[in-house]
Amino acid sequence: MKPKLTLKQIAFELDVSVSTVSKALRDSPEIGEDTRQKVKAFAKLYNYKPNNIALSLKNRKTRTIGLVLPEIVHDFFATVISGIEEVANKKGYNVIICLSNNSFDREVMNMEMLANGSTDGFILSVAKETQQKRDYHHLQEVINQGMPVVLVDRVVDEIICDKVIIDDAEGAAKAVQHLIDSGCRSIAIITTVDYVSVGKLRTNGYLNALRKNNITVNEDLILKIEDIDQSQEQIDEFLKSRNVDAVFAVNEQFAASAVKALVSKGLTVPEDVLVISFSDGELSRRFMPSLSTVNQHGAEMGARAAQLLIERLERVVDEERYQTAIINTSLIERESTLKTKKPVV
Amino acid sequence: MKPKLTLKQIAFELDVSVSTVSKALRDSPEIGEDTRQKVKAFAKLYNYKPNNIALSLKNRKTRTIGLVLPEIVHDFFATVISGIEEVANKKGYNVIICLSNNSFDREVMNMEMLANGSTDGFILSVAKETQQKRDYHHLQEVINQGMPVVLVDRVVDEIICDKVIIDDAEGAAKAVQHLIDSGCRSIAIITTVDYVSVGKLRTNGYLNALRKNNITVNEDLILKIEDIDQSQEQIDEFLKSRNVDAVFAVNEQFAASAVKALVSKGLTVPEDVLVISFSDGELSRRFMPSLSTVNQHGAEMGARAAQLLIERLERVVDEERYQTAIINTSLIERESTLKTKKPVV
DNA sequence: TTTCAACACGAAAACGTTTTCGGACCGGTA
DNA sequence: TACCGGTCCGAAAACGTTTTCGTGTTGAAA
Repeated sequence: MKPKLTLKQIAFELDVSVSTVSKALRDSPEIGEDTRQKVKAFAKLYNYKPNNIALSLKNRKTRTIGLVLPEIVHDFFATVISGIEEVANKKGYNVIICLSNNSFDREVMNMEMLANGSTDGFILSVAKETQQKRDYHHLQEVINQGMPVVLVDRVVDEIICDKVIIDDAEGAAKAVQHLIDSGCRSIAIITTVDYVSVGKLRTNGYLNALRKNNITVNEDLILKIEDIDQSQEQIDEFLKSRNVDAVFAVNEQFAASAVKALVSKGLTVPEDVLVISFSDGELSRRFMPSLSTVNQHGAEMGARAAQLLIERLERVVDEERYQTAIINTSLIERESTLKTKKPVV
Repeated sequence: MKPKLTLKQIAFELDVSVSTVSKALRDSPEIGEDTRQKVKAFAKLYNYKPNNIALSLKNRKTRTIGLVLPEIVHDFFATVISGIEEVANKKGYNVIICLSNNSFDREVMNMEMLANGSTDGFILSVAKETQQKRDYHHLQEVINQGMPVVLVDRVVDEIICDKVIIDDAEGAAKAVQHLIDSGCRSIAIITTVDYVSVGKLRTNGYLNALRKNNITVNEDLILKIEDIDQSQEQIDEFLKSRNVDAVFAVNEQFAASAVKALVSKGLTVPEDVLVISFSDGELSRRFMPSLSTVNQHGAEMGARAAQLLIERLERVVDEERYQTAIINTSLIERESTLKTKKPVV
């Protein structure tokens, strides 16, 4: 077990000073050609790499991004991570990930932990519980300390900083419009409780689309789910007693559950009822029937967030001028909204 | 924007020395009761938190775990991360995540990046390309530098270190046995190319189970897939021309594709053909029919890996004695292997 | 009064870098 | 000879901690 090579070691071996070694390696003109070569050769031979921690301390920069997410077993967030990782790595940054598990306390803890020198800035999607409490002091605090924050997807209006979102309402409207264009008039929505920002926005999009097409909103066709663990039962129950020709679900899980509920009711998707989902993931792609959905482009959101954060860290961007990047959604049409004759099996 | 409070600042404000402040905060008996109280009160008031980077440099420990994974948009790895995060956080460690995207070069780069002081040790699941190249010098290198490594899931025999795996062969055998017990005799397997260690092991489990039950292996029922992106076509093609009463797939995606292929062939699952998958994820749970599967307990694997690594970092464990933890698999029976009368729809 | 603990605190080194500043040496010019 | 300007290098400070060691003050014992 050889300990890591340091400047001091090299200096000792070559009988020069530490500063000489440092300067030689950084090609300072202060150092004579021959010693420079000697040092560089030695460093290369023994594979010297500067110690990141020491550099961080010296430069007061860690080249590390703190990422705090509500969950990770979820295609959307996974793709966001991929996007962040991609650009962060390209620019020489590391990504430190913490999971809040949708808990406010863990979110606060994680941020405090990372704020003490571990990272230069944050990318964050706030926990459900945080949205419910509306307590954002931990965000404001790190911002006050001069650490830039970029909010992703689940943003909060009260905090002024860079943000990356999709136009949830527009995406939802697009989905619902697609259902309407397919001839549906009795469209149910399966959504989340209102304090989940994106859920509320998607609900709004649903409502807007209906109004725009002069379809009267039927409150009885709106199901708001609090806990995803009991969603299947609630959806079964909900759909059993209602006659609809289409269902819009604000996430893949709800959509899959809806299909299941409809089938168990003896209906067929898409022949009898169209179903469209939100957030394109493995489930939508592989489901039978494959699910039409609104693509959130998670990787792109992550990439954009990382880019915004790094630009701010490297001050190429105007201080005090924050921007909100809106990533386009796109409608992916698959089998679940394909209105055709029932195929002969 | 207030800069972070440091010991020096506190010392200056309170007109004592830095060492006094440090000792007071750590409750050293060297410091008189009154100054101690004064310092602690001040620190609390202004919410002093020691700088992690400085601590890392001083202690030569970062309390950070480097995690290098092939991919993340994949339920299994996502649950592994959850498990690691959980115990790491509990023990006061951070987790730095890097993605190799199954590329050898990126895996090497990531490890070199993290090895220069950023982390105390590694948890790693090797990239597909690395398994193919059989080049593990980057692993040996960090180990030689005294950084412990724990391999997870995709392990390599050539490296001596702690490992966490499941008994892939046994899990696969369990799945196949379940099919046999349900009366199937003509069982196809959809697996990966052999250099993917877990794929090969699962294939072996399949073979073992058949032999144990005196079913002759039919090489024609074995499909090895290299690239998941073209898997659907290959699986369609494969199943179209073969008559089987069951399919064992080594992952969820293949299983879903298999069902799709069978259905498009006019067959029904599970009435005509049973299908069982490996790795319990969202897809298996939500699919229609829901897929029976072998649960890998990813969170548990991650938790165990983190535990092993931390134990080694904190030297509570015998040096030079490495262990391989084998996490139990469990068979989850769902609709896709439920042999019943065809329900009346 | 002297001596000696005990007590309370500060100075300094160390972790591994980078950078500023100063200095030694050498050649050339006045 | 005296001075000056380069060239090449080293000492030291700094980043924010912890810890070892030293030191000054006090009070009590001799």
